[in-house]
Amino acid sequence: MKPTIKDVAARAGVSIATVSRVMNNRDRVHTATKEKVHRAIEELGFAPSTIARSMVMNETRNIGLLLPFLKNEFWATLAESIEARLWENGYTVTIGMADSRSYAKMKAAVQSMIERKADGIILCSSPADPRELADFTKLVVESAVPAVTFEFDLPGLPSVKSDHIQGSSAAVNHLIRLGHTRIAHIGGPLVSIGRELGYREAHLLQGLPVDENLIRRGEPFFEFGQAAIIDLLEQEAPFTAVFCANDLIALGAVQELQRREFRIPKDISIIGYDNIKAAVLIKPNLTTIAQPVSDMSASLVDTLLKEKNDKPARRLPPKLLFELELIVRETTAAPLMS
Amino acid sequence: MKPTIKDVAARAGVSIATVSRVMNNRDRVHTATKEKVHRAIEELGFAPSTIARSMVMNETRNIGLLLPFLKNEFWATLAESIEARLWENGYTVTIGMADSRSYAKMKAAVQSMIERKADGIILCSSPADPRELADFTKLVVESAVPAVTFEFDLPGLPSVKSDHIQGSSAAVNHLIRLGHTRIAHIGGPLVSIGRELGYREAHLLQGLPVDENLIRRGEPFFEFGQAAIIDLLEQEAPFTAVFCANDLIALGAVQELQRREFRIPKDISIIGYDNIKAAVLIKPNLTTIAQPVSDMSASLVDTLLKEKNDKPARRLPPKLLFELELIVRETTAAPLMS
DNA sequence: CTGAAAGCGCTTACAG
DNA sequence: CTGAAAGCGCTTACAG
Repeated sequence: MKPTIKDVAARAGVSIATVSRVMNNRDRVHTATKEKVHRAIEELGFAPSTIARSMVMNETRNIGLLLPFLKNEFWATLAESIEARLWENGYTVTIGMADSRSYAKMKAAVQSMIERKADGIILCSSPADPRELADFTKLVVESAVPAVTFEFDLPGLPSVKSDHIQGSSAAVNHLIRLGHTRIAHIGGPLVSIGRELGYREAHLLQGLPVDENLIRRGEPFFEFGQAAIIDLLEQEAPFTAVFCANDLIALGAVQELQRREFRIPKDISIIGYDNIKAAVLIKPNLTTIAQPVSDMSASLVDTLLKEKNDKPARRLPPKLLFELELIVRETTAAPLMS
Repeated sequence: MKPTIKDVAARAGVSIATVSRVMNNRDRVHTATKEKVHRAIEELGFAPSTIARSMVMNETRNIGLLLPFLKNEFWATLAESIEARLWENGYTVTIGMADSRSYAKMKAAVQSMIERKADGIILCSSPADPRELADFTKLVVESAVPAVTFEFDLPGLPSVKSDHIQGSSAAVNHLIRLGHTRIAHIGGPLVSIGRELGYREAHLLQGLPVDENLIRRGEPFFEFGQAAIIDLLEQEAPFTAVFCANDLIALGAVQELQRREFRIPKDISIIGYDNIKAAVLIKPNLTTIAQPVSDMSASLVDTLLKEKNDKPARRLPPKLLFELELIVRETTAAPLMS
């Protein structure tokens, strides 16, 4: 049987209250007593039950982290830095995985975090369906557990987001400044519509018309990048640059273009989005947009902990928007004949 | 205040024992009573405290997962499938991150899992230093928490491992069968020494001498792949193929070779290890060795849960070895003049 | 400085 | 079928 505080008390010849005091460094305790207790703890290999403590303290020092998935560099990196920062603050993290298509799991995962009395929840995934979203909102709001959302909003909760319109706009502006006027866009699913909006904004602000024939939307994967670029190539409308909604799409487009002997960036410029590692594993290195992952994860954690402590204040929840950075590498250049 | 079982009992006009019974579907309860209770739960939005239950049941239904890191496709994928399988079995997972160089964190993370009364621990990371390893072993063994190790061993614990010697041997055999006789090896850190052993085994079994000048060891990263291949190229000893300890190294080597106008696989064949996504994002697609990630994660979970339930049996702990698969793609071919 | 006791929110014999 | 009570392993006023 694992030893409990009682065993330690018995062995040290003191009360459990005293053992508790020396463990937590609370109140004044005679040095001699302290030592007796420490010795007893040592000898028994005693580890206090966090769970018993949580019960009376009404605090678990554990945070729930809901993610769409992990086998994607962006989320893995985010999760890793969230864990690190939370750990520094004395918190542990339990993960729950569910993307927007598996609401049953998502709900169960969050419910589990609530029942396990997480001190807070970081939500990086949300249901797509409006009814599910309403149900989800009700669940987390009524639970009254401090929470922060990432990349989406829930009424009453603080959120941390990338300014995708600014980022995409910066990407397209870069192309326009290089002299491109016919810029295609291979977009992702609807959740990433902000990137298309940025693409449009840049055109609008520069007085450049948007050719709807140059826009594609699909899955955020390599294969779609290949398919979409083929599709674009096969139609009449010419273009000299492509702004892709993520790096995998961009990589797919690059590979397909190279297979067809297009020279990048000479014939066609490409910009991706996310700055995944593979962006510098291909030749030419991919120009892309980077999200400030560590700033964002730090902000998620800090916001959550503040939320937890200032709860009674109940100000309007903060909505943090992070700027994205254009990383110019080798896949962008001026168009051939401009 | 969040409602407790008492509030539900009061509202339903029954005892807390009865509420507990209907929540857990234990014993026979009058349908009418049951309904009253359900209604009260519903109206109050009551969520039982898993933590209070854990305390009395002496079971948390939570598993600790220690990982070296997450921002690496292999570990992220493994973590994701472990979470999924554990969830299916009614368990939640708490992660702890620490690689072999940060023993303080590793120890603290595992200690935290023990104190939080995890029902089991999956260890995917271990200290490199022998003294630390002894200390670590003591910690987990004395805690008596069911545990499984991945890719390393701890006395008395079951383990799940890849048969790296077999996998590496398969890779090198493939090259030998193609006709290569001068095969270089760019290895990783000492923990992955099994790959070098497999490289040697294949040579030995095929009666091919190993030229020590053709072996390099270093960090398992892209940059080392570049550096090592340059180093190999600059010395006298010729070679027509390279077996790399992981895909990142292989990608670095490929990129550097291509920059120097070597044709792959015509001039030089390359084999990687891990089968990361980027392996098919480059041209030519990388021939590599794949670990059966989902089989292994399933095995980790199943072994752990069995360990947890059969504890008293105390048979010799199982050591599971998984076979690796050679995935032949485009970076390997017969040498030019053989 | 230290101990006895209450209490955190549940589950489960034990009676009835 | 249902309730009163003990107990899980801690923390923390309250006395002394």
